[in-house]
Amino acid sequence: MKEKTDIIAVARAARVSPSTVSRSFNHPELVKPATRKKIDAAVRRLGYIRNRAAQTIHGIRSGTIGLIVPTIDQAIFAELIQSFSSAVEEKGFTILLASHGYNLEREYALTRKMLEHRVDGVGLIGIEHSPDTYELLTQQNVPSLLLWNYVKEAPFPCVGSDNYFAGYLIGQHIAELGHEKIAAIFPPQQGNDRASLRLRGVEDALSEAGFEIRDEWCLETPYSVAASKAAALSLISFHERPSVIICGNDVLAWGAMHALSSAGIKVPDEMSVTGIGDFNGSKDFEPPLTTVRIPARTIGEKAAEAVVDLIITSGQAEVGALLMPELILRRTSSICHR
Amino acid sequence: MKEKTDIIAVARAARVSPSTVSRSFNHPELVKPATRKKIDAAVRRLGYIRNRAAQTIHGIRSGTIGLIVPTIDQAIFAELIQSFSSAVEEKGFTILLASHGYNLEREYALTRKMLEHRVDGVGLIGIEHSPDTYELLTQQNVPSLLLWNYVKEAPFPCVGSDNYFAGYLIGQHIAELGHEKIAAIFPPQQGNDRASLRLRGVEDALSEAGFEIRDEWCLETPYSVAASKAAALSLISFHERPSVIICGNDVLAWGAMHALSSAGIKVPDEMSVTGIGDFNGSKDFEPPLTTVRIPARTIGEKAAEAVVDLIITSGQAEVGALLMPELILRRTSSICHR
DNA sequence: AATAGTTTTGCAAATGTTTTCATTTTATAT
DNA sequence: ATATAAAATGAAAACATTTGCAAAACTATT
Repeated sequence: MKEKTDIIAVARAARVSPSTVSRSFNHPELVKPATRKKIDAAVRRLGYIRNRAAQTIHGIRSGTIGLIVPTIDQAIFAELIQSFSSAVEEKGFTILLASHGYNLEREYALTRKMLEHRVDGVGLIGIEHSPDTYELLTQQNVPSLLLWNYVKEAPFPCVGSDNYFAGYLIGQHIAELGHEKIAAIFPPQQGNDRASLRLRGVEDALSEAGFEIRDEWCLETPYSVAASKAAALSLISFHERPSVIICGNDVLAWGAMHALSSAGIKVPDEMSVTGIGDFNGSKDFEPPLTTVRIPARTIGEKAAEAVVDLIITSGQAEVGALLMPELILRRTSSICHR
Repeated sequence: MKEKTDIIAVARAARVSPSTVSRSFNHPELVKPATRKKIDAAVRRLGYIRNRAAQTIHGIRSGTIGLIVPTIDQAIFAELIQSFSSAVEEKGFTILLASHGYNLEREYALTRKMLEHRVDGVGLIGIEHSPDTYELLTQQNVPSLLLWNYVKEAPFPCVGSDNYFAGYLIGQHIAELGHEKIAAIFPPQQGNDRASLRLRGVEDALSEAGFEIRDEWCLETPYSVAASKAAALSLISFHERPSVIICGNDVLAWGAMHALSSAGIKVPDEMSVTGIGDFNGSKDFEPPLTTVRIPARTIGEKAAEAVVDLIITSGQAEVGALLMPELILRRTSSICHR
């Protein structure tokens, strides 16, 4: 029968006490090399695997970090998750991942679940969260970090970009190009501070220059190429056409570009299009997309560093980073010809 | 000071014994409603959160499933991870996620780490894994599942598609269209059974019809729009040009399309392009991409069901599913005009 | 009011580790 | 060889739970 192979079995096999086995793992320098060798051999022979659960109840760190995101399968987050998880792995942690589909109630529930698993820290996307979530995290005193959007006076340290400014950069750029007939395609704002900040940034920059997005041209669509393509198609079906479509992110911009391409409208000569994000692929789109770079990889890496710092210092470290967005001029935007 | 709030503190606060508190969580029907109420109140008052680590050492399931993927930020896996994780969450599990970057040694190390965390099951991508990994999983008797690629006689149950057949469908299609000057852009084959099976499928179908990919036109590039665009650009710089570019997946196809578009080559009139995968966005590409659908969402969901079944029945359940790939004819492929 | 049966609760042992402290072993100096 | 210091090991308590079993508290029946 499969006799369970715990640290005691290993100890027996190596003819030492369990304490020595434990020590051999955790403080190898305290055990005689010869003994260590015996133990290693026994471990190998029995196929023993340490039990982190048992360690964790001693107040030892679980080695896991909870990462809770709106969705996983959007280019935008996938890149972030990748870099965060790789960086965190290098420091010996593994991520517990969950997604809530922009539902902040679910986010709270997931946070609780993570805490049940005794994650050493948690990462949340953006700054908009249910008060319960904030309270829970504060009260349980878990190292917590807000990723993606940087806001100075947020309840927890942030590692992210300035999404308002990202939008502002685009608005400014479009205003400078002299566009007056401005359309926008943005994802739903609700439960999504990034999107709403971006839109506000665009609007503010525009209005400072005396322009504005025309109301009936400000469309809200789900995050998908298909939805955005449809939206853009409807936009160009109006008798009066916009001269630029400002998109809330690159994926939506791709959709708009495909719509224009299928309608035979030349970008940027007949119409300009802009994105936000500078996702993988935007640079190599045809024509290459004018957008604002939000450095997802860097955010993931810095965030990983930050949580780990927070964990190691049990919340004492001063962490947080603002990664500035940067206007990337490529070839989908040009001076308004009309 | 922060007096720790464990089950004993709750018991004290509710004036019952710890056993009763525990029971109230795990077998609520065994405790008197009034008592349960007292306990719930105490729990709320103290902000108590259950400790799964402590439960886990009693042989109780950890409620986690390890998912180890090559990379997270490729459209292809992001979709799978999303659907898998959502489905698994619904059944009360959370995923521990890690990526190895197509390095099977790292995959082994990650698998070990997952086992240290006492995951209830593990999911691996594809069937190509280090023998050590297979041995470890078998020996530790952990419910394991291979995702993405279905192979009949694999060491563990598979939920996935037939990647060979996916390639075969494309090969057949291209042969039927009468193309003779055939190029291919594929990701590196090593450590990636999906890619190599696809390529073999293409080649076999082609050779059955008397065609073949011309050797110097068979390019290997990293998985990215940029790389594929560059590859396609080099392809059309030859004095003799292919009449079709068969791409190992949709992302590579997008890159190729952008290359052709930038060179002013009309698809499909002057050159055909095909992908594999039918990722989000391929349908709405301009022109819409001919490809083979590999149903990532379905795979994720079925796989979730399968692991959970496996877990509940401690490996006894007969699971596994073959989701057939399907040729999706859109507008990037046409009869060879030359 | 006593009995039998049922429901609810608590005690104590068990789970797989780590860690403190004491003890044994080994090395070093005389 | 002896005394002393240093290094290595083991015994036992601790960690936060669950659970089998027995005791206690109720209910229903006579």
